Amino acid sequence: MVRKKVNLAHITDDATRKSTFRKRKNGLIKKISELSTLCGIQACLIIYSCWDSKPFVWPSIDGVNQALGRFKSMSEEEQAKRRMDQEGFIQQRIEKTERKLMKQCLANRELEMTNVMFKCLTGESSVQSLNKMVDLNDLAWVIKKNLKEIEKSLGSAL
Amino acid sequence: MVRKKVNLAHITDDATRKSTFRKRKNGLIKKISELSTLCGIQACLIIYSCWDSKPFVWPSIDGVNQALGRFKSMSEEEQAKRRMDQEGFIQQRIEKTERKLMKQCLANRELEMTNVMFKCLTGESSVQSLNKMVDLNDLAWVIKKNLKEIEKSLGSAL
DNA sequence: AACTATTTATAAGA
DNA sequence: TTCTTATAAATAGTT
Repeated sequence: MVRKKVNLAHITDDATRKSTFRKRKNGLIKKISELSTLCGIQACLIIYSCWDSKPFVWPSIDGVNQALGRFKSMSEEEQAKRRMDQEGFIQQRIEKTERKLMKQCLANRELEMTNVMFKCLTGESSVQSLNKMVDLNDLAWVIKKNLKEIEKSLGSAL
Repeated sequence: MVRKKVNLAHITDDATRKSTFRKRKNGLIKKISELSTLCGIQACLIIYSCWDSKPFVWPSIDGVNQALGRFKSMSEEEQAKRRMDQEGFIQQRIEKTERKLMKQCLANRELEMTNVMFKCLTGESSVQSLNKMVDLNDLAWVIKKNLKEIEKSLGSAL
């Protein structure tokens, strides 16, 4: 049970630090997804740690695709207005880079998913580890995209 | 006062949605910085919204620099070990892209700060808007980097 | 991994 | 907007 207010400094004890990390990382992910749905905004979160072999990336592919789609579907006029106000080219440059960031979130997520998926197919990993990582929509999307390679990989099994 | 548990759906009322966004955004930023200091991990957060003219990016330049520096200062052996385990080149590719992401966070932040800073110098904006955006260390860093341009911009005033 | 006493976040009101 | 405060939610330390 919480016995004192937390001291905001690096936790030296390894076990405590790891435990705190797991709990707070989950809390953070919950918070960012809540913010996103409640307020209809876009956000991107990356967490690196020595305990996870891969950086954690939020949101899922679907989320990133929706976000990119929303921007592309803005009317020409809105986009132009947005581009021309205030900062001019600096604003433009920032937006361009931010979209690139989003795309890279997407690309990385795809890489991660494809990787785990193939490992499942070849028996190197359990389906459980895939389930932990993706929701069914994401999975369907990746499978569709990689159908050729999957068939090849299954080979004699078919 | 909180009277009911929050319904996890898009908030339709504009005023409520904006208010909720401001509050929860602050909470999220607090949480991510706490996670980072308590557990000594690296993280990156980007928030887009129709209420802010620029995407919000965490961490500050200093934070990103520290994070990148920490990776570079890893011993060659540790880096090699990290590269060779498990996924091989996919892991490597993800890490490479993630580092690129971090660098872009840094570049964007710098753009934003430089922009506001110059606006302050030319009187187009208040020092307050700069203060809201950066801490003093960040500011010192940008000023140092842009000393030549600042002197030119001040021109006759000197 | 589960529990729970507390701290912390925050929804609604002022 | 900012402040307040009642309540919901997160979580530190323990098992």
